[in-house]
Amino acid sequence: MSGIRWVLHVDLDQFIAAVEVLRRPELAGKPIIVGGRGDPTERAVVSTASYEARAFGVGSGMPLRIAARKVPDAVILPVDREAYLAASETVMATLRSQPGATVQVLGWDEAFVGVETENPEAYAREVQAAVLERTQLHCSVGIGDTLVRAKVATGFGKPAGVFRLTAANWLEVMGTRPTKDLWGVGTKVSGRLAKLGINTVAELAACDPQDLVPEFGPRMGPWYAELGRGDGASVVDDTPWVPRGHSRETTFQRDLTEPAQVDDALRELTARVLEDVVAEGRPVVGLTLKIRYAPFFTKTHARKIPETFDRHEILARTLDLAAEIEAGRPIRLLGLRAEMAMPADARKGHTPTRGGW
DNA sequence: TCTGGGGTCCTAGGACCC
DNA sequence: TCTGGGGTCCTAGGACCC
Repeated sequence: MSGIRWVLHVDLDQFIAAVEVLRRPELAGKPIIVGGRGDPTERAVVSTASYEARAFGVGSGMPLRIAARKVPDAVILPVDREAYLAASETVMATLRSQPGATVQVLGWDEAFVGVETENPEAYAREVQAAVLERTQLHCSVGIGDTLVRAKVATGFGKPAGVFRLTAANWLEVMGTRPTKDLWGVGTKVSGRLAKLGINTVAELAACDPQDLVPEFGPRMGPWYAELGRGDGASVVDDTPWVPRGHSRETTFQRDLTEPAQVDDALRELTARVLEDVVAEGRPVVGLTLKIRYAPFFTKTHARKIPETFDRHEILARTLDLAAEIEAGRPIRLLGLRAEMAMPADARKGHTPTRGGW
């Protein structure tokens, strides 16, 4: 009894807001905005807004101050990572307990599930029921014959629905839509495609992959053409993910102007990054210092370093990088990323699509 | 309106080597 | 006068995702 192999993409509905409602049921149905420390007078942005808040035009990434102005009655809550992580782990455990499921986690609130079944819709409904029973959270499920089609399908299933997208209906559903609706095409790339006369998914699907190489390079060019067709990987891979690195960054409520302030901030930053690195147990092989000068100009300085766990060594290297900071310019943000040594057998990303793997 | 914090991967260009 | 060619490594920057 095998059936056909399907890719399901499971995505929790307004995940963070939903988790907040679970512990405060009286918030159900209210416009909820989660961001920063929950104080709209601070420099921070929206992490998630409930559907009720989204109706006012609030979305993630928007400055919290602006969001609060748009929705005067909003309940504004601080980000509580631990709570979301705990809820996420229960969701993922539920997915893994489904019969025949191979689970590839993409982020806190989404995962691919690979399964062989005769009836993917029925399986999807069972997944939704199981997640709801175990966590009281609703999710939407996209069904596809590739990862890309499953991922895109989910958007048509929201909220709490199921939608199937395969080679058979891909162009019918997606063909007339703008290329920006594709997973991995943003404002910049859709603009560059438009310069080549490619505006819709159907036009991208019809183009010769080699024609995109001069503009996007040898890997990204052919990848975008494949994306237009919805093609690509169809195997869900549950090999444990090995993080490439860890980073921390801080936006200062008031810009830093004194060298002593910068020095203190760098020491603090290094200590926080090292917490994660030590927990990971692999040596640091590279450092990237990110500096946002006021008002909004970002520079990065990267350096490979000899493998080390040594705190003093890493701090010294960080301070070396910081020597490249432009003196006398107010600093709004400092970030530090530590790249770690990779085991030889670590999983590679399946597609050039970035982030969340 | 004024832009978080955590990630991944690609590309261009220079350095360096044979 | 007209300045190889290929390969690898490194850094900076860009783009995108959740």
